Amino acid sequence: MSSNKSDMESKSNGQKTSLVGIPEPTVRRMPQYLNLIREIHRNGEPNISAPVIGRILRIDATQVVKDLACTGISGKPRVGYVVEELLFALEAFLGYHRQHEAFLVGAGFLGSSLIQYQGFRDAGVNIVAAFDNDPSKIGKEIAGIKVYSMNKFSDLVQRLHIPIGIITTPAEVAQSVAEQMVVWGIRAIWNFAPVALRLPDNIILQDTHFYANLAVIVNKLEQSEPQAKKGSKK
Amino acid sequence: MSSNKSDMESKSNGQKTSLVGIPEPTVRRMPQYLNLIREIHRNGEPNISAPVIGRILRIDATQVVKDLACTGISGKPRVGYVVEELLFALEAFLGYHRQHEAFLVGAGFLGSSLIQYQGFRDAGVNIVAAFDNDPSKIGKEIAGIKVYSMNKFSDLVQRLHIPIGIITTPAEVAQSVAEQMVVWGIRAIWNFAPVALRLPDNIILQDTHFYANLAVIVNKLEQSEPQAKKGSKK
DNA sequence: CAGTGTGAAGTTGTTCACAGCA
DNA sequence: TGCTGTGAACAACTTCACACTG
Repeated sequence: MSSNKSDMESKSNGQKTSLVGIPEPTVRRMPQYLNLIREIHRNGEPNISAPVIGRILRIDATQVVKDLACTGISGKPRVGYVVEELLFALEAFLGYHRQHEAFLVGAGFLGSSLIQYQGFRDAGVNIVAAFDNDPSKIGKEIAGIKVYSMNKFSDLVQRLHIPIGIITTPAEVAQSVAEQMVVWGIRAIWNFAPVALRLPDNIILQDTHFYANLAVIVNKLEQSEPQAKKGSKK
Repeated sequence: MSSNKSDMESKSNGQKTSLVGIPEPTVRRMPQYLNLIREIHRNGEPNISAPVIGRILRIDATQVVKDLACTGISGKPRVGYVVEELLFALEAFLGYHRQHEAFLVGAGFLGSSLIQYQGFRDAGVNIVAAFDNDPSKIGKEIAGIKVYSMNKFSDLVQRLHIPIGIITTPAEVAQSVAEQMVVWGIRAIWNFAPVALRLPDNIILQDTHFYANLAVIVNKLEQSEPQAKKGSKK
Protein backbone atom coordinates (compact mmCIF):
# COMPACT_ATOMS: atom_id res chain seq x y z
CA MET A 1 0.00 0.00 0.00
CA SER A 2 2.10 2.88 1.20
CA SER A 3 -0.59 5.14 -0.05
CA ASN A 4 -0.18 8.73 0.73
CA LYS A 5 -3.75 9.72 1.06
CA SER A 6 -4.23 13.26 1.99
CA ASP A 7 -7.15 14.50 3.90
CA MET A 8 -10.43 14.55 2.19
CA GLU A 9 -13.68 15.50 3.63
CA SER A 10 -16.52 17.71 2.71
CA LYS A 11 -18.87 15.55 0.75
CA SER A 12 -20.52 17.37 -2.02
CA ASN A 13 -24.09 17.61 -0.93
CA GLY A 14 -25.77 16.13 -3.91
CA GLN A 15 -27.78 18.78 -5.67
CA LYS A 16 -26.49 19.84 -9.03
CA THR A 17 -23.71 17.61 -10.28
CA SER A 18 -25.10 18.15 -13.73
CA LEU A 19 -21.65 18.26 -15.24
CA VAL A 20 -19.77 15.07 -14.62
CA GLY A 21 -16.62 16.72 -13.47
CA ILE A 22 -13.12 15.47 -12.92
CA PRO A 23 -12.89 12.86 -10.13
CA GLU A 24 -11.74 14.49 -6.92
CA PRO A 25 -8.85 12.06 -6.36
CA THR A 26 -7.57 13.05 -9.77
CA VAL A 27 -7.76 16.74 -8.95
CA ARG A 28 -5.87 16.07 -5.75
CA ARG A 29 -3.07 14.35 -7.61
CA MET A 30 -2.64 17.16 -10.10
CA PRO A 31 -0.46 19.33 -7.85
CA GLN A 32 1.76 16.31 -7.28
CA TYR A 33 2.24 15.88 -10.99
CA LEU A 34 2.90 19.56 -11.39
CA ASN A 35 5.51 19.50 -8.66
CA LEU A 36 7.33 16.64 -10.26
CA ILE A 37 7.09 17.99 -13.78
CA ARG A 38 8.52 21.30 -12.61
CA GLU A 39 11.49 19.47 -11.23
CA ILE A 40 11.92 17.48 -14.41
CA HIS A 41 11.67 20.68 -16.35
CA ARG A 42 14.35 22.33 -14.24
CA ASN A 43 16.55 19.37 -15.01
CA GLY A 44 16.07 20.09 -18.66
CA GLU A 45 14.60 16.78 -19.71
CA PRO A 46 12.34 17.20 -22.73
CA ASN A 47 10.09 14.19 -22.24
CA ILE A 48 8.61 12.12 -19.46
CA SER A 49 6.50 8.99 -19.55
CA ALA A 50 3.61 7.93 -17.37
CA PRO A 51 5.38 4.82 -16.05
CA VAL A 52 8.28 6.95 -14.85
CA ILE A 53 5.98 9.48 -13.21
CA GLY A 54 4.11 6.63 -11.62
CA ARG A 55 7.23 5.03 -10.25
CA ILE A 56 8.41 8.24 -8.62
CA LEU A 57 5.04 9.22 -7.24
CA ARG A 58 3.98 5.68 -6.41
CA ILE A 59 0.89 5.92 -8.56
CA ASP A 60 -0.26 3.29 -11.03
CA ALA A 61 0.90 4.14 -14.54
CA THR A 62 -2.55 3.72 -16.03
CA GLN A 63 -3.88 6.09 -13.45
CA VAL A 64 -1.27 8.64 -14.43
CA VAL A 65 -2.28 8.33 -18.06
CA LYS A 66 -5.94 8.84 -17.22
CA ASP A 67 -5.22 11.74 -14.91
CA LEU A 68 -3.05 13.52 -17.44
CA ALA A 69 -5.68 12.97 -20.10
CA CYS A 70 -7.94 15.19 -17.99
CA THR A 71 -5.69 18.15 -18.68
CA GLY A 72 -6.41 17.83 -22.36
CA ILE A 73 -2.93 17.00 -23.57
CA SER A 74 -1.89 13.72 -25.09
CA GLY A 75 1.39 11.87 -25.21
CA LYS A 76 3.27 10.04 -27.87
CA PRO A 77 3.67 6.30 -27.75
CA ARG A 78 7.20 5.14 -27.05
CA VAL A 79 8.21 8.68 -25.97
CA GLY A 80 5.80 9.91 -23.37
CA TYR A 81 4.72 13.47 -22.83
CA VAL A 82 6.46 16.70 -23.75
CA VAL A 83 7.48 18.17 -20.42
CA GLU A 84 6.89 21.77 -21.40
CA GLU A 85 3.48 20.98 -22.77
CA LEU A 86 2.59 19.04 -19.68
CA LEU A 87 3.78 21.82 -17.41
CA PHE A 88 1.55 24.33 -19.10
CA ALA A 89 -1.44 22.00 -19.24
CA LEU A 90 -1.20 21.20 -15.53
CA GLU A 91 -0.90 24.84 -14.56
CA ALA A 92 -3.82 25.69 -16.77
CA PHE A 93 -5.90 22.88 -15.33
CA LEU A 94 -5.15 23.99 -11.81
CA GLY A 95 -6.01 27.58 -12.57
CA TYR A 96 -2.52 28.86 -11.90
CA HIS A 97 -2.81 31.23 -14.80
CA ARG A 98 -5.76 33.01 -13.27
CA GLN A 99 -6.02 34.89 -10.06
CA HIS A 100 -8.42 33.81 -7.34
CA GLU A 101 -8.65 36.18 -4.43
CA ALA A 102 -9.23 35.13 -0.87
CA PHE A 103 -9.93 36.51 2.57
CA LEU A 104 -8.50 34.87 5.63
CA VAL A 105 -10.08 35.09 9.06
CA GLY A 106 -8.01 34.18 12.09
CA ALA A 107 -4.53 35.66 12.03
CA GLY A 108 -2.88 33.34 14.53
CA PHE A 109 0.05 31.08 13.82
CA LEU A 110 -1.81 28.96 11.33
CA GLY A 111 -3.35 31.88 9.50
CA SER A 112 0.04 33.57 9.42
CA SER A 113 1.68 30.53 7.95
CA LEU A 114 -0.89 30.38 5.18
CA ILE A 115 -0.50 34.06 4.42
CA GLN A 116 3.24 33.78 4.34
CA TYR A 117 3.15 30.62 2.26
CA GLN A 118 4.75 31.93 -0.86
CA GLY A 119 3.45 29.31 -3.20
CA PHE A 120 -0.23 30.12 -2.93
CA ARG A 121 0.15 33.23 -5.00
CA ASP A 122 1.94 31.24 -7.68
CA ALA A 123 -0.93 28.84 -7.48
CA GLY A 124 -3.32 31.59 -8.45
CA VAL A 125 -4.73 32.09 -4.98
CA ASN A 126 -4.09 35.51 -3.59
CA ILE A 127 -4.88 36.28 0.02
CA VAL A 128 -5.78 39.94 -0.17
CA ALA A 129 -6.71 40.64 3.43
CA ALA A 130 -6.82 39.07 6.85
CA PHE A 131 -9.27 39.55 9.67
CA ASP A 132 -9.14 38.99 13.38
CA ASN A 133 -10.95 40.08 16.50
CA ASP A 134 -7.83 40.29 18.61
CA PRO A 135 -7.09 44.02 19.01
CA SER A 136 -3.38 43.31 19.32
CA LYS A 137 -3.37 41.92 15.80
CA ILE A 138 -5.60 44.43 14.09
CA GLY A 139 -3.67 46.95 12.06
CA LYS A 140 -0.57 44.85 11.85
CA GLU A 141 0.78 43.35 8.69
CA ILE A 142 1.77 39.76 7.98
CA ALA A 143 3.96 39.34 4.95
CA GLY A 144 2.46 42.47 3.52
CA ILE A 145 -1.13 41.53 4.24
CA LYS A 146 -3.00 43.85 6.57
CA VAL A 147 -5.11 42.52 9.42
CA TYR A 148 -8.50 44.14 9.81
CA SER A 149 -11.21 44.05 12.39
CA MET A 150 -13.84 41.57 11.43
CA ASN A 151 -16.87 43.83 11.53
CA LYS A 152 -15.29 46.97 10.22
CA PHE A 153 -15.41 46.76 6.49
CA SER A 154 -18.31 44.41 6.08
CA ASP A 155 -20.05 46.57 3.54
CA LEU A 156 -16.86 47.27 1.63
CA VAL A 157 -15.94 43.61 1.58
CA GLN A 158 -19.33 42.72 0.25
CA ARG A 159 -18.72 44.73 -2.88
CA LEU A 160 -15.40 43.10 -3.70
CA HIS A 161 -16.84 39.71 -4.59
CA ILE A 162 -13.94 37.71 -3.26
CA PRO A 163 -14.67 34.05 -4.03
CA ILE A 164 -12.65 32.26 -1.35
CA GLY A 165 -12.75 32.49 2.43
CA ILE A 166 -10.18 30.80 4.65
CA ILE A 167 -11.05 30.08 8.27
CA THR A 168 -8.16 29.65 10.68
CA THR A 169 -9.95 30.70 13.83
CA PRO A 170 -10.58 28.73 16.99
CA ALA A 171 -13.42 26.26 16.68
CA GLU A 172 -15.82 28.28 18.82
CA VAL A 173 -16.16 31.14 16.39
CA ALA A 174 -15.76 29.28 13.11
CA GLN A 175 -19.46 28.82 12.46
CA SER A 176 -20.28 32.47 12.89
CA VAL A 177 -17.29 33.49 10.81
CA ALA A 178 -18.45 31.15 8.08
CA GLU A 179 -21.91 32.68 8.16
CA GLN A 180 -20.41 36.15 7.93
CA MET A 181 -18.43 34.99 4.92
CA VAL A 182 -21.59 33.79 3.26
CA VAL A 183 -23.07 37.24 3.80
CA TRP A 184 -19.96 38.68 2.21
CA GLY A 185 -20.81 36.68 -0.87
CA ILE A 186 -17.97 34.22 -0.60
CA ARG A 187 -18.51 31.12 -2.72
CA ALA A 188 -15.98 28.66 -1.31
CA ILE A 189 -14.78 28.18 2.24
CA TRP A 190 -11.55 26.49 3.23
CA ASN A 191 -12.00 25.56 6.85
CA PHE A 192 -9.19 24.64 9.23
CA ALA A 193 -11.23 24.84 12.42
CA PRO A 194 -12.17 21.46 13.88
CA VAL A 195 -15.90 21.83 13.56
CA ALA A 196 -18.51 20.66 11.11
CA LEU A 197 -19.72 23.85 9.51
CA ARG A 198 -23.35 24.07 8.50
CA LEU A 199 -23.69 26.14 5.37
CA PRO A 200 -26.05 26.60 2.45
CA ASP A 201 -25.70 23.88 -0.13
CA ASN A 202 -24.42 26.22 -2.81
CA ILE A 203 -21.33 27.10 -0.80
CA ILE A 204 -18.28 25.01 -1.64
CA LEU A 205 -16.75 23.68 1.55
CA GLN A 206 -13.31 22.19 1.90
CA ASP A 207 -12.22 21.05 5.32
CA THR A 208 -8.64 20.51 6.36
CA HIS A 209 -9.03 18.85 9.71
CA PHE A 210 -5.75 18.03 11.36
CA TYR A 211 -7.48 15.71 13.79
CA ALA A 212 -8.64 13.50 10.97
CA ASN A 213 -5.07 13.14 9.80
CA LEU A 214 -3.88 12.49 13.29
CA ALA A 215 -6.53 9.85 13.69
CA VAL A 216 -5.32 8.02 10.62
CA ILE A 217 -1.73 8.12 11.82
CA VAL A 218 -2.53 6.92 15.32
CA ASN A 219 -4.83 4.24 13.99
CA LYS A 220 -2.17 2.87 11.66
CA LEU A 221 0.44 3.16 14.35
CA GLU A 222 -1.54 1.15 16.85
CA GLN A 223 -2.55 -1.32 14.21
CA SER A 224 1.06 -1.96 13.30
CA GLU A 225 2.03 -2.39 16.91
CA PRO A 226 0.97 -5.85 18.02
CA GLN A 227 2.93 -5.64 21.25
CA ALA A 228 1.05 -5.68 24.52
CA LYS A 229 -0.68 -2.52 25.55
CA LYS A 230 -0.96 -1.96 29.20
CA GLY A 231 -3.85 0.27 30.08
CA SER A 232 -6.22 -0.70 27.36
CA LYS A 233 -9.57 -0.25 28.95
CA LYS A 234 -12.47 -1.07 26.80
CA MET B 1 -10.00 -12.37 -2.18
CA SER B 2 -13.60 -12.52 -1.15
CA SER B 3 -13.03 -10.81 2.12
CA ASN B 4 -15.99 -10.81 4.38
CA LYS B 5 -15.53 -7.37 5.69
CA SER B 6 -18.24 -7.65 8.26
CA ASP B 7 -16.35 -9.79 10.71
CA MET B 8 -15.71 -6.77 12.80
CA GLU B 9 -19.34 -6.32 13.53
CA SER B 10 -19.62 -8.92 16.17
CA LYS B 11 -22.26 -8.26 18.73
CA SER B 12 -22.70 -9.66 22.18
CA ASN B 13 -20.21 -7.42 23.86
CA GLY B 14 -17.52 -8.00 21.32
CA GLN B 15 -14.65 -6.33 23.13
CA LYS B 16 -12.39 -7.86 20.58
CA THR B 17 -13.15 -5.34 17.87
CA SER B 18 -10.09 -6.34 15.93
CA LEU B 19 -8.67 -2.95 15.10
CA VAL B 20 -7.44 -4.43 11.86
CA GLY B 21 -9.06 -3.15 8.77
CA ILE B 22 -11.16 -0.19 9.78
CA PRO B 23 -11.83 1.72 6.57
CA GLU B 24 -9.83 4.91 6.43
CA PRO B 25 -12.85 7.11 5.70
CA THR B 26 -14.38 5.75 8.87
CA VAL B 27 -11.28 6.59 10.88
CA ARG B 28 -11.39 10.07 9.45
CA ARG B 29 -14.95 10.58 10.54
CA MET B 30 -14.29 9.48 14.10
CA PRO B 31 -12.95 12.85 15.30
CA GLN B 32 -16.05 14.49 13.87
CA TYR B 33 -18.25 12.20 15.89
CA LEU B 34 -16.17 12.82 18.96
CA ASN B 35 -16.43 16.55 18.52
CA LEU B 36 -20.16 16.41 18.25
CA ILE B 37 -20.63 13.95 21.08
CA ARG B 38 -18.55 16.15 23.34
CA GLU B 39 -20.85 19.01 22.61
CA ILE B 40 -23.92 16.89 23.21
CA HIS B 41 -22.36 15.73 26.44
CA ARG B 42 -21.73 19.29 27.57
CA ASN B 43 -25.38 20.00 26.93
CA GLY B 44 -26.23 17.21 29.30
CA GLU B 45 -28.22 15.05 26.92
CA PRO B 46 -28.02 11.41 27.95
CA ASN B 47 -28.71 9.82 24.58
CA ILE B 48 -28.14 10.45 20.90
CA SER B 49 -29.28 8.53 17.85
CA ALA B 50 -27.49 7.86 14.59
CA PRO B 51 -30.07 9.69 12.48
CA VAL B 52 -29.61 12.83 14.57
CA ILE B 53 -25.84 12.61 14.37
CA GLY B 54 -26.13 12.07 10.65
CA ARG B 55 -28.37 15.06 10.16
CA ILE B 56 -26.00 17.39 11.99
CA LEU B 57 -22.84 16.05 10.38
CA ARG B 58 -24.43 15.47 6.97
CA ILE B 59 -23.53 11.82 6.99
CA ASP B 60 -25.89 9.01 6.04
CA ALA B 61 -27.46 7.48 9.15
CA THR B 62 -26.53 3.95 8.17
CA GLN B 63 -22.98 5.06 7.75
CA VAL B 64 -23.03 6.51 11.24
CA VAL B 65 -24.30 3.24 12.63
CA LYS B 66 -21.57 1.28 10.87
CA ASP B 67 -18.88 3.72 11.91
CA LEU B 68 -19.93 3.71 15.54
CA ALA B 69 -20.05 -0.08 15.51
CA CYS B 70 -16.32 0.03 14.85
CA THR B 71 -15.75 1.51 18.28
CA GLY B 72 -17.20 -1.60 19.85
CA ILE B 73 -20.23 -0.06 21.50
CA SER B 74 -23.80 -0.74 20.56
CA GLY B 75 -26.94 1.30 20.82
CA LYS B 76 -30.47 0.60 21.90
CA PRO B 77 -33.33 0.54 19.43
CA ARG B 78 -35.71 3.45 19.78
CA VAL B 79 -33.27 5.29 22.08
CA GLY B 80 -29.93 5.50 20.35
CA TYR B 81 -26.57 5.49 22.03
CA VAL B 82 -25.63 6.45 25.56
CA VAL B 83 -23.67 9.65 25.15
CA GLU B 84 -21.23 8.95 27.93
CA GLU B 85 -20.51 5.47 26.64
CA LEU B 86 -20.04 6.78 23.14
CA LEU B 87 -17.72 9.51 24.32
CA PHE B 88 -15.47 7.05 26.03
CA ALA B 89 -15.55 4.57 23.19
CA LEU B 90 -14.61 7.19 20.63
CA GLU B 91 -11.75 8.50 22.73
CA ALA B 92 -10.54 4.97 23.27
CA PHE B 93 -10.77 4.20 19.59
CA LEU B 94 -8.82 7.31 18.69
CA GLY B 95 -6.14 6.55 21.23
CA TYR B 96 -6.82 9.65 23.29
CA HIS B 97 -6.25 7.69 26.47
CA ARG B 98 -2.70 6.88 25.57
CA GLN B 99 0.21 9.13 24.93
CA HIS B 100 1.96 9.19 21.56
CA GLU B 101 5.07 11.29 21.44
CA ALA B 102 6.22 13.24 18.44
CA PHE B 103 9.11 15.27 17.13
CA LEU B 104 8.52 18.22 14.89
CA VAL B 105 11.05 19.49 12.39
CA GLY B 106 10.62 22.97 10.96
CA ALA B 107 9.77 25.57 13.55
CA GLY B 108 8.32 28.20 11.27
CA PHE B 109 4.79 29.55 11.41
CA LEU B 110 3.20 26.26 10.52
CA GLY B 111 5.29 24.22 12.91
CA SER B 112 4.63 26.76 15.63
CA SER B 113 0.92 26.58 15.07
CA LEU B 114 0.97 22.81 15.41
CA ILE B 115 3.04 22.99 18.57
CA GLN B 116 0.79 25.57 20.07
CA TYR B 117 -2.35 23.70 19.01
CA GLN B 118 -3.68 22.85 22.41
CA GLY B 119 -5.88 19.99 21.35
CA PHE B 120 -3.18 17.64 20.13
CA ARG B 121 -2.10 16.83 23.64
CA ASP B 122 -5.68 16.02 24.58
CA ALA B 123 -5.73 13.84 21.52
CA GLY B 124 -2.90 11.79 22.93
CA VAL B 125 -0.24 13.25 20.67
CA ASN B 126 2.47 15.05 22.54
CA ILE B 127 5.06 17.07 20.66
CA VAL B 128 8.08 16.71 22.91
CA ALA B 129 10.68 18.60 20.93
CA ALA B 130 11.13 20.74 17.85
CA PHE B 131 14.08 20.99 15.50
CA ASP B 132 15.24 23.58 13.06
CA ASN B 133 18.38 24.57 11.23
CA ASP B 134 17.77 28.29 11.56
CA PRO B 135 20.21 29.50 14.23
CA SER B 136 17.84 32.27 15.22
CA LYS B 137 15.28 29.70 16.27
CA ILE B 138 17.52 27.19 17.99
CA GLY B 139 17.37 27.43 21.74
CA LYS B 140 14.08 29.28 21.79
CA GLU B 141 10.87 27.88 23.15
CA ILE B 142 7.48 27.70 21.50
CA ALA B 143 4.63 27.11 23.90
CA GLY B 144 7.03 25.39 26.23
CA ILE B 145 8.66 23.24 23.56
CA LYS B 146 12.35 23.78 23.02
CA VAL B 147 13.81 24.10 19.53
CA TYR B 148 16.99 22.13 18.93
CA SER B 149 19.54 21.97 16.21
CA MET B 150 18.75 19.16 13.85
CA ASN B 151 22.08 17.35 14.00
CA LYS B 152 22.90 17.92 17.60
CA PHE B 153 21.18 15.21 19.54
CA SER B 154 20.89 12.60 16.88
CA ASP B 155 22.22 9.83 19.05
CA LEU B 156 20.14 10.88 22.02
CA VAL B 157 17.03 11.11 19.94
CA GLN B 158 17.63 7.66 18.59
CA ARG B 159 17.31 6.15 22.03
CA LEU B 160 14.00 7.78 22.83
CA HIS B 161 11.94 5.76 20.36
CA ILE B 162 9.55 8.53 19.49
CA PRO B 163 6.99 7.05 17.09
CA ILE B 164 5.80 10.15 15.21
CA GLY B 165 7.69 12.71 13.16
CA ILE B 166 6.08 15.88 11.88
CA ILE B 167 7.64 17.70 8.92
CA THR B 168 6.84 21.38 8.55
CA THR B 169 9.96 22.41 6.70
CA PRO B 170 10.30 23.94 3.25
CA ALA B 171 9.95 21.43 0.46
CA GLU B 172 13.63 21.43 -0.43
CA VAL B 173 14.79 19.81 2.78
CA ALA B 174 11.79 17.61 3.54
CA GLN B 175 13.19 14.47 1.95
CA SER B 176 16.45 14.59 3.87
CA VAL B 177 14.61 15.40 7.08
CA ALA B 178 12.36 12.43 6.50
CA GLU B 179 15.35 10.18 5.98
CA GLN B 180 16.91 11.48 9.17
CA MET B 181 13.69 10.68 10.97
CA VAL B 182 13.80 7.14 9.67
CA VAL B 183 17.30 6.85 11.08
CA TRP B 184 15.94 8.12 14.37
CA GLY B 185 13.60 5.16 14.37
CA ILE B 186 10.44 7.09 13.78
CA ARG B 187 7.57 4.90 12.60
CA ALA B 188 5.07 7.40 11.23
CA ILE B 189 5.65 10.66 9.40
CA TRP B 190 3.14 13.45 9.10
CA ASN B 191 4.31 15.54 6.20
CA PHE B 192 3.18 19.08 5.45
CA ALA B 193 5.85 19.86 2.87
CA PRO B 194 4.62 19.85 -0.71
CA VAL B 195 6.76 17.00 -1.95
CA ALA B 196 6.27 13.31 -2.53
CA LEU B 197 8.49 11.68 0.07
CA ARG B 198 10.16 8.43 -0.83
CA LEU B 199 10.41 6.26 2.24
CA PRO B 200 10.73 2.60 3.17
CA ASP B 201 7.44 0.78 2.93
CA ASN B 202 7.24 0.07 6.62
CA ILE B 203 7.09 3.77 7.45
CA ILE B 204 3.57 5.13 7.85
CA LEU B 205 3.20 8.26 5.81
CA GLN B 206 0.42 10.79 6.08
CA ASP B 207 0.53 13.81 3.84
CA THR B 208 -1.33 17.02 4.47
CA HIS B 209 -0.83 18.87 1.24
CA PHE B 210 -2.45 22.26 1.19
CA TYR B 211 -2.09 22.45 -2.57
CA ALA B 212 -4.28 19.42 -3.02
CA ASN B 213 -7.01 21.10 -1.01
CA LEU B 214 -6.55 24.31 -2.92
CA ALA B 215 -6.81 22.41 -6.17
CA VAL B 216 -10.14 20.93 -5.14
CA ILE B 217 -11.49 24.33 -4.17
CA VAL B 218 -10.38 26.05 -7.33
CA ASN B 219 -11.62 23.19 -9.47
CA LYS B 220 -15.07 23.29 -7.91
CA LEU B 221 -15.11 27.05 -8.08
CA GLU B 222 -14.37 27.14 -11.78
CA GLN B 223 -16.72 24.29 -12.47
CA SER B 224 -19.59 26.03 -10.72
CA GLU B 225 -18.97 29.16 -12.72
CA PRO B 226 -19.58 28.44 -16.37
CA GLN B 227 -20.56 32.03 -17.08
CA ALA B 228 -18.55 35.14 -17.78
CA LYS B 229 -15.07 33.70 -17.74
CA LYS B 230 -12.98 33.74 -20.83
CA GLY B 231 -10.48 30.98 -20.35
CA SER B 232 -12.85 28.08 -20.66
CA LYS B 233 -10.69 25.13 -21.41
CA LYS B 234 -11.97 21.73 -22.30
C1' DC C 1 8.99 -3.20 -28.25
C1' DA C 2 7.80 0.68 -24.73
C1' DG C 3 4.54 3.68 -24.41
C1' DT C 4 -0.48 5.72 -24.93
C1' DG C 5 -5.34 5.11 -24.69
C1' DT C 6 -9.53 2.69 -23.27
C1' DG C 7 -13.09 -0.51 -22.08
C1' DA C 8 -13.70 -4.29 -18.67
C1' DA C 9 -12.97 -6.29 -14.23
C1' DG C 10 -11.94 -5.63 -9.45
C1' DT C 11 -12.02 -3.22 -5.13
C1' DT C 12 -13.62 -0.21 -1.81
C1' DG C 13 -16.83 2.61 0.32
C1' DT C 14 -21.79 4.30 0.48
C1' DT C 15 -26.72 3.88 0.29
C1' DC C 16 -30.82 1.07 0.29
C1' DA C 17 -34.09 -2.26 2.14
C1' DC C 18 -35.62 -4.73 5.57
C1' DA C 19 -35.42 -7.80 9.84
C1' DG C 20 -35.60 -7.42 14.85
C1' DC C 21 -36.44 -5.08 18.96
C1' DA C 22 -38.21 -2.20 22.76
C1' DT D 1 -43.31 3.61 15.92
C1' DG D 2 -38.24 4.85 15.70
C1' DC D 3 -34.08 3.04 16.04
C1' DT D 4 -30.20 -0.47 15.57
C1' DG D 5 -27.94 -3.76 12.81
C1' DT D 6 -26.84 -6.15 8.47
C1' DG D 7 -26.74 -8.18 3.92
C1' DA D 8 -27.36 -6.63 -0.81
C1' DA D 9 -27.45 -3.20 -4.44
C1' DC D 10 -25.07 0.66 -6.00
C1' DA D 11 -21.47 4.12 -7.09
C1' DA D 12 -16.76 5.68 -7.35
C1' DC D 13 -12.21 4.89 -8.09
C1' DT D 14 -8.32 1.79 -9.34
C1' DT D 15 -6.09 -1.87 -11.71
C1' DC D 16 -5.91 -5.06 -15.46
C1' DA D 17 -5.87 -6.50 -20.29
C1' DC D 18 -5.19 -5.43 -24.64
C1' DA D 19 -5.49 -2.92 -29.06
C1' DC D 20 -2.83 0.56 -31.23
C1' DT D 21 1.12 3.39 -32.65
C1' DG D 22 5.66 5.36 -33.89
